[in-house]
Amino acid sequence: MSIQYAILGFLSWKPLSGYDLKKLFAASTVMHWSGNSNQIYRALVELHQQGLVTCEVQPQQGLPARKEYHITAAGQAALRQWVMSAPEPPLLRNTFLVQLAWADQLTAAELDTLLASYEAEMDVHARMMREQAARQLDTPQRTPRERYLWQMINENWISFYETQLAWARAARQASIQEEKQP
Amino acid sequence: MSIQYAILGFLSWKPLSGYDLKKLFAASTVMHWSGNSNQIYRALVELHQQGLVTCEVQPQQGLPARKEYHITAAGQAALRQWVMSAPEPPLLRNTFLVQLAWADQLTAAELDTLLASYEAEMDVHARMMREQAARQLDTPQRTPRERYLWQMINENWISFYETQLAWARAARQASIQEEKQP
DNA sequence: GATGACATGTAATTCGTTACATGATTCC
DNA sequence: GGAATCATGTAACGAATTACATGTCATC
Repeated sequence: MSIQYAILGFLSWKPLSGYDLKKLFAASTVMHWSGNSNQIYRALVELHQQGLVTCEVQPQQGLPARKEYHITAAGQAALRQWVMSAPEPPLLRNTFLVQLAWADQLTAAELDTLLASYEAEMDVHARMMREQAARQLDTPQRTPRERYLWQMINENWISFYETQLAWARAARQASIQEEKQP
Repeated sequence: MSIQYAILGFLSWKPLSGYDLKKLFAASTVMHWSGNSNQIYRALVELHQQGLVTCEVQPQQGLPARKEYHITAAGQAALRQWVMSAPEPPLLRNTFLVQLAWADQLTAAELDTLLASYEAEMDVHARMMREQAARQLDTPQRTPRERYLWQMINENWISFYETQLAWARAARQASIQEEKQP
């Protein structure tokens, strides 16, 4: 559902083709979609049917026609409506926690290795996010308000990975303490 | 895939029926599955085919036969193997952040309402998690190690919601500051 | 008489992913 | 010659959810 609104959002910046959108999704780490053509092209057809976008076909020699989608007034209204709608809770699934749930059968060393590799992974992700935020790769600069909003989004992701990282470190420490007092 | 291992994990405690597992999944907030019969019964068939569980049918008068699944030695080995395997990164999708990405068109008041309702939601979740952890509803008490592991799992969830909560508060504050200096 | 627990399962639907198919042009 | 970019799309598959189907027994 919400990928349609994400597309409308991008189109509210400027007219784009399916191919453009695909690249935008693939590039942005914060939009969690993979940028696969299946979803995007189908979503565009649906948005067109609902009258939320119009399609401008630009024939090209040799290449398939470029279909440039423009957001309509109805589309802008629908986007605004959705943006204002009550937020749904974030959905988090961490298979690693399921692994941990039955890690009692591991040795202390094995458990520490496991936690260490999670820690390392979270560290990598946290760094990546911090770098990307610093470069502001996908931060539009239209208004100061918008810049601030995208910074907040980046910070949300950073804080997520940093929290995981801190948790992993604490878990390792606690695990060592546990071991000493059986 | 990993729901099979979660099932094996529960069965490593004691033999259970599909119905039992369904209730366990539905009750535990930390296992993110909804506890729907489709997945569970299919997973049990597959585990049985793989020889990781055995099935003991207990006929009952009036009621459909209760199929009690027992973990096998192969099942225990497979579980251990999986628990030790390299953790995959947690998967987080937060539609609210997508909403925020195009919240520039909202008034300051509307934006604050939006952030406030996210804040409230995260607060509720954080409280729920903290309560559940305090009551240790789904914390098995077999060994001190296992108790500690499940505490860590609970703390992971709590820290997630608390981080989101803190982020929402900071975002609201920053939003107010932004407004004063345009 | 209705609801809910017990207990099994199937069907339909949604969402998302990877891989495939086609075909020209440009760069190394 | 091979890879990457441009540009459209389809097919196959997997994971997960809700809703449906069936039937008994106990409780309110």
